[in-house]
Amino acid sequence: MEPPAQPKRVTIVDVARHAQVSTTAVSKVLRNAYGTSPEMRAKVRQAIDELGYRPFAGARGMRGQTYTVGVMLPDIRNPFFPDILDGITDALWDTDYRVLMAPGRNGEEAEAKVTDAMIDRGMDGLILVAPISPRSHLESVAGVVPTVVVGRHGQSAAYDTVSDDDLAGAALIVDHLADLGHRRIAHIEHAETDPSRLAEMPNAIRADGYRRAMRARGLEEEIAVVSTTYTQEGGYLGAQQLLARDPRPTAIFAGADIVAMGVLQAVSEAGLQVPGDISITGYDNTTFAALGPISLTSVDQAGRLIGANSAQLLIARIRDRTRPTAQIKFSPTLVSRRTSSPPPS
Amino acid sequence: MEPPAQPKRVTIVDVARHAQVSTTAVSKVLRNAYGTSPEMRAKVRQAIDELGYRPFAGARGMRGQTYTVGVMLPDIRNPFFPDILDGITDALWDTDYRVLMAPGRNGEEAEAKVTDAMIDRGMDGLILVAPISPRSHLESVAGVVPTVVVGRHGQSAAYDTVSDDDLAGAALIVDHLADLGHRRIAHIEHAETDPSRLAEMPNAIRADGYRRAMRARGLEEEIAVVSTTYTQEGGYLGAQQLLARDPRPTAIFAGADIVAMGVLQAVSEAGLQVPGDISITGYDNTTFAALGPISLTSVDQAGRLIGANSAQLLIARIRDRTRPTAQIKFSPTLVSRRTSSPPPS
DNA sequence: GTGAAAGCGCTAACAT
DNA sequence: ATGTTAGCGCTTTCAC
Repeated sequence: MEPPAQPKRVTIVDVARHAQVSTTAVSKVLRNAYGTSPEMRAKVRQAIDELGYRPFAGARGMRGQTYTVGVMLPDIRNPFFPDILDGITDALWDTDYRVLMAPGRNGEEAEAKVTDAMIDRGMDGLILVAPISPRSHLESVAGVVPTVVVGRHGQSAAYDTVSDDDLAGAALIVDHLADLGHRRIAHIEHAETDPSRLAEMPNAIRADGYRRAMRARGLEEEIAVVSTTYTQEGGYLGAQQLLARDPRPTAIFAGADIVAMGVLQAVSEAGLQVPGDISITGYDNTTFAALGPISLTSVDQAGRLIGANSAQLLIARIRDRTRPTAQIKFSPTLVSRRTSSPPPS
Repeated sequence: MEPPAQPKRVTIVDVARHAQVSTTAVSKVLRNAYGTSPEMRAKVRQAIDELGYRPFAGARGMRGQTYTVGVMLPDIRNPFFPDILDGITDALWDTDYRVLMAPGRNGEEAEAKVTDAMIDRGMDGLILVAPISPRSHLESVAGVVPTVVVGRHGQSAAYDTVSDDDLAGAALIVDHLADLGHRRIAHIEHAETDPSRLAEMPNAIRADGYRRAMRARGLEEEIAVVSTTYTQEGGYLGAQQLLARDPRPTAIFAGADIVAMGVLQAVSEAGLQVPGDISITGYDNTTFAALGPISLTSVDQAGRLIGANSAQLLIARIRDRTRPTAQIKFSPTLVSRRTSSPPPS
C-alpha cells in the first residue's frame, strides 16, 4: 500500500555527473556566483530540472546560507500580526528565501528560547515582531545574526527597525473625537513598568501620544488614563472603572481593538448605547474592527507594508552586514466606523 | 558602538576538549545515547554549561535529526488554527524539538512550495493542518518525512490523522436548533467541487452532517443549503439569498464562525433581530464567537487537544516509521450563546 | 572559466 | 564504556 520510500535524495553530485561538470560548477550556478559560462549554466539548469534536484538547506548552512528567514510573532491571534507575516512572505515569495515563523508567547524566557532555536537552525536572518525582550537581548541576537526589529521605537546600531508612528496614531484618535465635540476622552493603556521598555514599546507610546494630543487640544484637565492590559478582560475592567466616574467620559480610546471588545461589553452591560451615549475607539484596525456587528472606529497600521519593508531591510543586511542601520516609520491612518459620533448633548 | 561579532560558535570539539573526552562522548550525552557512564555525563554536561554550547541543527541534520517539526497552517486569521499550534508547541516545549510554522496560503501550489521548503530544511516531521492539497501530494510528502494530517477525514497508510468529528458537530447544531423548536433551519456551506476532497474536507462533512441530522429529525423537507465560501463575504451573500426566500428560514447554521459574521451583518441590514427574528450559529468557537457584542452560538473543537495529539503521534512516528498509522477523532461540543433562541411564534 | 580538494559540525560504524 | 574515523551535501579557497 505504502509508496516505497524514495530511493535517495538527489544531490549536487548527481546533478554534476548528469551534466558532466564539476560539483563546484553546479554550486556556482545555484548561487549565481561569478565564473560560469552561459553554456555551463544552461547545461546545469537542465540537469537540475531533469533530476528534480533541490538543494538541502542543512548542508548549505554549514558553509554558506540556508536561505531561511525566521519570524517571531508575539501573538498570532491579534490579526494585525498575520498582516505583517503576509507582507514578509509575499516580499520573499519569488526569491530563494523561505519564511518560517514561531510564536514568542509573550514572555522573555520564551522569546529567548525561540531566538536561540532559530539561530541554532541556521537562519540567515531574523525578524522580531513586537518583542518584549530587553534591549540587551535584542542586541546580542543581532550580534549573531542579521536582525530587524518591528514595532519598537528607539534605534540601535545593531539592528534595523520598522515601526508605525504610535504617537501620531494616538493623536488621530484624540483629534477625531475632539473634532466630533468630545472633551472627556479617556484612555485605557497597557500597564508598563519596566523603564527601559517605557520608551520603546508601542503601548507606552500610544499612552504618551494620548496625553500630548489632549494637551495640544487644550484638554489637559480632562486627561483620564486607566492602566490595565491589552486584553479583552483589561478592556472590560478598565471600562467599568471609567463608567463609575462622575462625570463619566463621553468617549473611551482603547489602546487596542481587543481592549475595545471588552469595553463594548462593559458598556452594553451598563445599559449604555454606542455611540449614542458613549463613543468607543480601538487601535490596530484588526479583523474584529471590521466585523459587521462591531464596526469599530480604529487606527490602521499598514501591516503588510511593515512586513514587506522588514523583509527588504533584512535581505539588504544579510547581503551587507556593515551597512548602517535604518529606521523606517510609517504613518497610521484613521478608519472611522460606527462606534464614534458626537457626544450626547 | 556595535558589539563585536561573537568570536566563533562553540562546537562539539570545544566541549570535548574542555571536558577531556571524545566528541563521540559529547554527541552521545547530547542524544542520551547508549554507552555513557554517569561520570562522563556529568563532566560533559558541566562543560556544556560552562561553555554555553548549543548544538547546530544544520550539522545534526546531515547525519541524524534536526529536532525540528514543521507545521503548515492554512490560515492563521481563523483563531481556531492558532489553538492547534499552541497545542503542538506546548506539547513539545520541554523536549528538544522546536516548532516552526509556515502559512499554506490556501493554494495547492503554495502548499507544495511550503512542504518542499520544510523538507529541504531537514524537518524531522511535518504536521499539515487542513491542507487542501490532493491526497496524492500528501502521500508523497509522507513518503519522504513523517507526517500527520490534521482536519481531514479518511485514512491513509502513509500518514497519521487527527480530526474532529464534523458529522457530529453539525448534528449538535441541528439538534440544538430543532430542540429550540426550529424547523426551517438553513445551512451555508463552502462549495466543494473536487470529488476527491468531497469525502475528506471538513466543510463537506459538515454539510453532509447537516443533511443527515435534518433527516434524522424528520426535517428532510426543510433542508436548505446555499453554497458560497467560508468567508465573511460568503456569509453575507449566502444570508441575502436565504432571507429572500419565502418562507424564510428561522435559523441559519453557518459552516464557520467567520461565515456567521457575514450572516449577522446581512440580517442586521435586513432589519431583523437576532435571535428574536432569526437564530444564527457558527462553527469553530473562535475568538470572534466569544466577543461580548457577538456572543455567537458555535461548536467547539478542542484545538489544543488536537494539536497536542498531533505532536505526540508525530514524535511516535519519528521514532518508529513502520508503526501502523493511527486515526484520532475528537468529539466537538456545543457552546450555546445569545444568537440562538426559540423561533418567533 | 573550470575543477580538485578541504572542511563546515555533527553522528554513526567500527574498533578497542 | 570510550575513542577513531569516515562521511553527510554543500561552499569555498586555490590551483590550473
